[in-house]
Amino acid sequence: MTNAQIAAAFDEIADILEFQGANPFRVRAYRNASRTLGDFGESIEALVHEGRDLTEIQGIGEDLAGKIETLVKTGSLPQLVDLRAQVPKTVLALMRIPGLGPKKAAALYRELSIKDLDMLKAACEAHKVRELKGFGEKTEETILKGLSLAAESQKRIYWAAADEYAQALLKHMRQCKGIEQMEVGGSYRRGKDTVGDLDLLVVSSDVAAVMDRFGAFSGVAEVLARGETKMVVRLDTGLQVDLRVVPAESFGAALQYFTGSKQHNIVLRGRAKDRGLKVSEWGVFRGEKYIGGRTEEEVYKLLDLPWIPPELREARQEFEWAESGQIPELIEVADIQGDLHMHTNQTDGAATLEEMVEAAKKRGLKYIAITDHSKRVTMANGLDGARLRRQWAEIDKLNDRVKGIKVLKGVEVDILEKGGLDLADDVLAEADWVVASLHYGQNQPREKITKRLLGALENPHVSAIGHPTGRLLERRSGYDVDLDAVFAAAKEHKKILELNANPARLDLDDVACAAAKEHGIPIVISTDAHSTQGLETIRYGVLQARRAGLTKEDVVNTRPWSGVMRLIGRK
DNA sequence: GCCGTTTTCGGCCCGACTGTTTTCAGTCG
Repeated sequence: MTNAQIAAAFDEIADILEFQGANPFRVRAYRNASRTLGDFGESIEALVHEGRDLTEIQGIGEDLAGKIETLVKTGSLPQLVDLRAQVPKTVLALMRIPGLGPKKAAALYRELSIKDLDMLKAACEAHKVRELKGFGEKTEETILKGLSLAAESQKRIYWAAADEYAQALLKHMRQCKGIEQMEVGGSYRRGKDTVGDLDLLVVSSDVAAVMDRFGAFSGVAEVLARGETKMVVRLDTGLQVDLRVVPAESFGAALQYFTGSKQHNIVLRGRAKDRGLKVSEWGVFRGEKYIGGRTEEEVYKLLDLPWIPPELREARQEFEWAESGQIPELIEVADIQGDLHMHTNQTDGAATLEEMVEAAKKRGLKYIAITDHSKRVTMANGLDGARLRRQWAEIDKLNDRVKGIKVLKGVEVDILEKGGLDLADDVLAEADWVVASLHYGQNQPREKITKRLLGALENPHVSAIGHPTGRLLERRSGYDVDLDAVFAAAKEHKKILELNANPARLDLDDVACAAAKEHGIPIVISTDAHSTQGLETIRYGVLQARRAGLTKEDVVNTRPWSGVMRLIGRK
């Protein structure tokens, strides 16, 4: 049983309990546990088998520890089976409609026997919903609208796409007079791989002007709310954008608050309470008295903490680090010296070898590896040994005439379905850098996938594993692989794991990267560029690395190539 | 359900906005 499966079970329990109107703190305990386990760096199943004390995990007490054990050992949980019998799964979907929480959803189920979204739609159209106590005409409309938008509004967008929106929004708002300070917060500011909505924070004395300007942003389809300090719009693409206008003395507190994460804020506010203080988006208060909040630094300082970089604010280890003065000095884009994964038009890339080299040089890179696909990747016109050697001869010639950048002879060799690699060892032995990646047979069972990856890690010519989990954000979760085994093998054979910077991949993700670091495994951040513009994506990878708490030292391509060579045992 | 230099019970972050009310519950972030 994977951590994700255990997390999902607890989340489902939380959903049902919430629907049933259980103690909200009990619900939260399940949600917290779900989150903690989902983010956990080690295999919970393994911990159980080792007989470790699970209550040492923050947020796991006697009860939940017992439930985890039951889940791992029997594959199911009697409590969850019972709960499922009480509330049909389709009923829980009601709570996913914006505006419908547990109370209203329960009322619909109880009073009108509404069991799924189709019945909800019919009831709204028959105007049965507005007759319920606490419901009205507007609620009915909101539900109908929510039903038609449900799929769209739940979709999260890549961070890279959110960045485009954010930059366009800031540019639009800068035309508005009287704005003193402005920042986009939320999961965007935390650099999360996908973003659900945008939060814009503004300091201005003319709230009405700011809100009018905000409403005029291109693509605004609907104003969902407009109050004295807060306004919410939905763009025609379904993206929701929140605006808050606050006074200057609250800017730091509001930015802190709107950056989140929610979990981070709960911890922070609990900390304030311990000190007899109160933190809200308006500032830090002792009783009624404002004592600070102009900057984020001020907010953290009043709680005896150094400023914490937004990327770390997930209520994972950041408070521990902050208290002991151990916040890592996070890697920056400027630290990157080389890019060790990219393609040319010899396979499925768009640019020639020369064009890629020129673009990389322009970016200030000191070295790059050309890593086209091997022959198994027929769709991409993958290279066999002979074609690859011809490309390498080209690279030799290129290195003779191009100065200021070193071009390495590399390959992205396919890890075959039956195990083993797609190129002979004598070919691989001539490469400077070998990325081994798994592209086919992604639906194989866990044991088989893991075995294939371990086989690649054992090959002496392999330098790194490319996009180690195969996930595609919002599309597929990645193949079923025993990452602990992969980490152990990478450590044993002194291999590197990739953080693929493609905004749709970001693989390894932040949590896995942090776990790899714990295991002492070096990470390479690579663009996997298929065009010259693809080289720009490095910043998405660096952002994800920052979320993992990685420093310059943890990432191999911050070193000169000679340093990388030593690491992979080449002369 | 978790947690503890105000410990084994009684807390658990805080506020804005809307709609349905006529002072507030529910939802959201």
